[in-house]
Amino acid sequence: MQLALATAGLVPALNAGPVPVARLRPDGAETGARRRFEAEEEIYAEGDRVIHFYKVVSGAVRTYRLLSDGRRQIDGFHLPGDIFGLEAGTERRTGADAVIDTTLTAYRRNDRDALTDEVGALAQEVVAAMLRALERAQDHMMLLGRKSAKERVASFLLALAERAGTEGLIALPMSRADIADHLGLTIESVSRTLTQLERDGVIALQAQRRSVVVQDMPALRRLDG
Amino acid sequence: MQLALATAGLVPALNAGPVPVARLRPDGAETGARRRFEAEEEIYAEGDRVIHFYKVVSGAVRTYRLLSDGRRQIDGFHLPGDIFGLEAGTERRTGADAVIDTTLTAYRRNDRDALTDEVGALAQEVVAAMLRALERAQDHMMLLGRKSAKERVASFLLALAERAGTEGLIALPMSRADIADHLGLTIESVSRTLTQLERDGVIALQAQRRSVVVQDMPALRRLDG
DNA sequence: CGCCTCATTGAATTTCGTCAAATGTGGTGG
DNA sequence: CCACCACATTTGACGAAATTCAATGAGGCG
Repeated sequence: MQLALATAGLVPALNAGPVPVARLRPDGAETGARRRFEAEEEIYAEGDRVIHFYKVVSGAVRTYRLLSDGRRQIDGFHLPGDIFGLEAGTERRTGADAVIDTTLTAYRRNDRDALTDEVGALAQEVVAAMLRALERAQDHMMLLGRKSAKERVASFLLALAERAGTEGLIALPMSRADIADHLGLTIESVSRTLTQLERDGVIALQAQRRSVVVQDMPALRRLDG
Repeated sequence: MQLALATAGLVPALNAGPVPVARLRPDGAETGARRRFEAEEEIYAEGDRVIHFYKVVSGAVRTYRLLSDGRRQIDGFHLPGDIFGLEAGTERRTGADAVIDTTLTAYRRNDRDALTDEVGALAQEVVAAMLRALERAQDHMMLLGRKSAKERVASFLLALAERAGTEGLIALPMSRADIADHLGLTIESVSRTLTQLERDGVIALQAQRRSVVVQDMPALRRLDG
């Protein structure tokens, strides 16, 4: 919590969203730009040495931390276009898994180090990604610290809807357990809350309850805060 | 939640801790390098235009977000040496107040913009500060999402102890309400938990209950997780 | 000295978690 | 193609933790 990471090259868990990261050149040589992961496959684990950071091409990734007794907190889901895996130190503080079959582009951590010495737009992009990650973290702290179960689920669905950009149909690639560990709830509470939102006519659950149609967007927004 | 802040110059709420930010040159001209704030005085408000970012010289600062009904989440307390006030967009997403009488050094937001174009060590420092802020945010999300009241208070005290560096005596410059809004609890729960820790012989409360002596550090660490 | 704020303490309530069971779904193999 | 199995999700009953409501106590300031 207070290591002298100083001016070390670095990079934390973050996501870029609509930030233009297209100019990031994949490192083709040593890393193999593209890497595929199957559903539930580990991308890296807490404690691993930091070598790469990643951009999601397709699929979905969760980054998380664990307590010694197994409690898990998923700090974020990373969808296509998002950057994650930036880390301050040389060692992973979070783990990352593919939620479903996923394709990533890997960048060498050193590309990041070189950044600050260049006039590159790359630096701008990565910095922007970091700042966006921090904004999301702030939003999520508000959610975890001050919102009710219903508000948490509503916020989550709204955030997914915005990110996916899909008007109407929201895909839920992750399990109820993943959602619960993201929202600071139990799977039962997530399930109950979704059921209740459905009964209230705010949403409709479809396709084995793995996707959601928002039927009353204003109501959903009102539930959020 | 998804504005195209793109490559805009930017800066989020963060703290630097032990990161060497000494080289930051205070902007003496327009901003007046040093600024003093009284206890409870507002430094900036949500929605304000972003002009400066700050380093704490003395005192303590809280940065927070509000929900429309008044619920508040304090995302961090900033102590001497910490940098805060970096923001992604041009508008404040968080508010900031002095908790007690406080002295800050103000830097122009533009200094940050210039950063990425230079080979400056300044860039390194600010990037390091951002990454540290993200690490703290991750720790705090774990706390808010998965820890009990007792664990939250224990974590909080431990974090304060580490940051202050004062072995033994921990000053609590902030009110119970501030602590509660940081830990996602009510003031009553904070108070009850402190009292219980005291009864258990883990800590001793002193000086109008505004400072704490850790009497059983191992026990406190065990409570944390 | 008395007011005002902050902190503590107590009792009742609520929300969410825990434990348990039923339902549903997909996959596997006969 | 169908039966069975493993697992995820839902639902229900109950319990625990934290909040809410309310009152008391302790200092600081005028």
